[in-house]
Amino acid sequence: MGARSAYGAGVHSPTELAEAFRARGLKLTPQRHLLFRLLHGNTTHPSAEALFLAASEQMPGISLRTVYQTLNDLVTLGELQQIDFVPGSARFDPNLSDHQHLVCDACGAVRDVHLPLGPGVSGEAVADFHIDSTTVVFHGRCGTCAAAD
Amino acid sequence: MGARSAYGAGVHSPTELAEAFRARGLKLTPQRHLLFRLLHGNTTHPSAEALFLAASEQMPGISLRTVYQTLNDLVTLGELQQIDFVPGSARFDPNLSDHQHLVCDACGAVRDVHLPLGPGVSGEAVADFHIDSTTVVFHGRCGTCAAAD
DNA sequence: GCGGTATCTGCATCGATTGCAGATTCGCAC
DNA sequence: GTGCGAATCTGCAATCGATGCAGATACCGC
Repeated sequence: MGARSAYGAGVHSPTELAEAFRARGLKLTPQRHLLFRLLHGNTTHPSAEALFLAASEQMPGISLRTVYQTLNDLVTLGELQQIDFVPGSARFDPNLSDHQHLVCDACGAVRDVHLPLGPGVSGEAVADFHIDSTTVVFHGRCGTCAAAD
Repeated sequence: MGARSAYGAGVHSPTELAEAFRARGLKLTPQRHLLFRLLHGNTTHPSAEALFLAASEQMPGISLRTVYQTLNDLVTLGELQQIDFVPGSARFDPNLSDHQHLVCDACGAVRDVHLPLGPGVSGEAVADFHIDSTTVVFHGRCGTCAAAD
């Protein structure tokens, strides 16, 4: 394992992501470095589009296609979690530790929560099905949207 | 409440759905009746496209647009649950009772499970967020796909 | 410094879903 | 049973997120 960032276990630094890429024979480009930096410590669960906008500020001309490509690569390497349970577009979470999400149905914001969730469901609980992972999502309203009612 | 179907509480019969539509001043058309019947007792969690294909067999010429429209109406009336956590297209679940889902990541099949899920998370567990509902999804492989490995 | 290959970019394409407009039909009144 | 008005249906265009493709470009080991 490489050096740990100030964000705790489960969040890899740009340097660690770069190492992961190099280890797989993938090249390191300025576009990829920029995206690594934009993701590091990012708890907003951005969409590809949002990252593209942020990236464009620092690197005008970067292609949306490149953002999608890099995000997909990171997901494939297991260095990024893809979130598919929010309607609209896919969201991305650089926090790899085991945690759950709060989703505001009003504004679409996603927030992390770490909750101790019982013992989970053992394999025998459901016949003829092999469970790999369990996803828990809390739907509701964030403080801002609840106040706006 | 109208008569209960043989599918248990939480699954409304075509007649009950028709009543719900009439109660809101919505009209009853052959297209809608057909979709009510196709949904009743349907545990396959079909997509709009799948329902459209099934409907087309009994009513050639029915429009995909009408299927989308009717499904949206049912969701709005609270007579149908829309499932957004399977990548690809939206799925629909006529079972309104409290339950969870198994999702096969290989073939996309969705199955119902009824599990007693602890006491749930109380409101205070997360600051500055009002939780309306909790969704639990189990990802893995169904028997068929697990055997195909 | 060179060369081979992975990447980047721009654009076309695709799948799911919705908007729109004209033709049709449901459902209430007479 | 007829008629009427509003809701609905259909077909098609448009939108949106995401991916396929091809030529130009840039990384990186030698």
